[in-house]
Amino acid sequence: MAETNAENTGNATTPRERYRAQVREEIKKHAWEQIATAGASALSLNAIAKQMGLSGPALYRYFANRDQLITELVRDAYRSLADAFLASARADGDLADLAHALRRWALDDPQRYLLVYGTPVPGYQAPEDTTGIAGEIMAVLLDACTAAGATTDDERLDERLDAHLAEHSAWAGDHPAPPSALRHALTVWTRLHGVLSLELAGHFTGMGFDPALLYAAETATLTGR
Amino acid sequence: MAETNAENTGNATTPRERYRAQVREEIKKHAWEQIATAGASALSLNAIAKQMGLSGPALYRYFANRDQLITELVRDAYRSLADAFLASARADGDLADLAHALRRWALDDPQRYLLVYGTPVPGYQAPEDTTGIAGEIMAVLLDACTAAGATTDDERLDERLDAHLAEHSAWAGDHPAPPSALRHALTVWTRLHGVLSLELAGHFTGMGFDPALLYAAETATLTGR
DNA sequence: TGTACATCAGTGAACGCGCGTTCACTGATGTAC
DNA sequence: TGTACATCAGTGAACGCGCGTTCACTGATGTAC
Repeated sequence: MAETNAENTGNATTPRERYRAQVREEIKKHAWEQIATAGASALSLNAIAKQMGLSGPALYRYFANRDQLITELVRDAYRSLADAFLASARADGDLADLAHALRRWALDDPQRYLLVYGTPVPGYQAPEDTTGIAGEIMAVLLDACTAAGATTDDERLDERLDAHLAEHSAWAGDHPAPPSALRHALTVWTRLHGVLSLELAGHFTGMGFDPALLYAAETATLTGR
Repeated sequence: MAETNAENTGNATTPRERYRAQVREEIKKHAWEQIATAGASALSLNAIAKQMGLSGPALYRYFANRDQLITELVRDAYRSLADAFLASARADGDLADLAHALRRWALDDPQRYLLVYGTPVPGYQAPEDTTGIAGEIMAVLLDACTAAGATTDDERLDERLDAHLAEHSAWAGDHPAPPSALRHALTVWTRLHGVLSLELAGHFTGMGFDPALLYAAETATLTGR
């Protein structure tokens, strides 16, 4: 839809535009490496520039400031997850496939997952830019939950929550999902996040068991296998 | 058990010791306020000193360095949660009571919860000091799960995970819990954390529904009401 | 094909800031005779 | 009860660092006639 950003990263035609897009990508690549090493709050424009053999101010040709770079990273992360979900859906994947796609995506780059779903970066305010993409992700999840239908154990539970969600479903957009699917989607999200976030944050290290089995067990509960 | 720290915060006898303990507490109080405002990674000794009307170096009379202060905050946080759990257990609370105690403790000071269970503070390495307290927390949870017995729906599920946990239960210490209780405890932990962490990180804001109901629903599933 | 001009990537110096941490010190508080 | 000494809380200056960001500039690249 609308290009919120001033830059045209895609559709580069002239050599200069192609070059710009290329450098922008390289900056982001180094930014991700830095985030992977020390977390998002440690992201530093000067450090990126040094890594690229540039002077600090050079980056201001490509990003207005640090916040805008982070914003773009967040957007890219959301986009990447949405694409993974859409790919799974397009391949006729069910809810269990989505769960596996999520785990693969998370383990593929833990800091990317944490940037989106972890503790917010201090001093950085996320834009609403991402709500659209978050909506795409939710839509795929809601589709899968609707398709899964009443197959799960928990289905009988909590008419109270279902009633509440029936009246507070703005977040689902105009998706034609029954309240039970809304609840199901939220449950999938929070349960899988529960395992993933603790695993990625390292809270299972030293406990000795395999988080993958715990994740699989949760997936099984949520999908009826 | 052993006093790892060089300081005796409790059992202060002489006026000087009492004064020291008092100032240490005040430093921690301001540290928590700062963490509540900007997150743990923004914690600054100089800023705390300024807030207290002291010069920066003065704090080095009370804490060897920034890391040691954070370590003590983490330990206090663990201690506080363990106490809340033990209090619930001593009052004959069941698993559902534990769940509510956890939520109360988390909402009481979100950053305290996130300091313990959230994304690790960049550049800070947690000591093993806390594993003992974490063990206390686990023990209470395992007690409750053992007492809850085979009342939950999920009980029949995943003999595979149970078998795995039966062989990887080092984290449970010498607690005499059956494998199903081990799995139950982990499930309680990850599911409640899933809802809480997303709520505290603000990922539900703007979605319109009440996280408390979602939390209650998860609690209900886990405890059989 | 060649020249004149505009565009724009990147530099280096600079600003102001805050950080953790050290050091030599002052001055008050407590202790010993 | 009074004096001599040791302890220790807190200060101010300083070190070195890295940060985001601005500004005036150089030099290369692209464009127009």
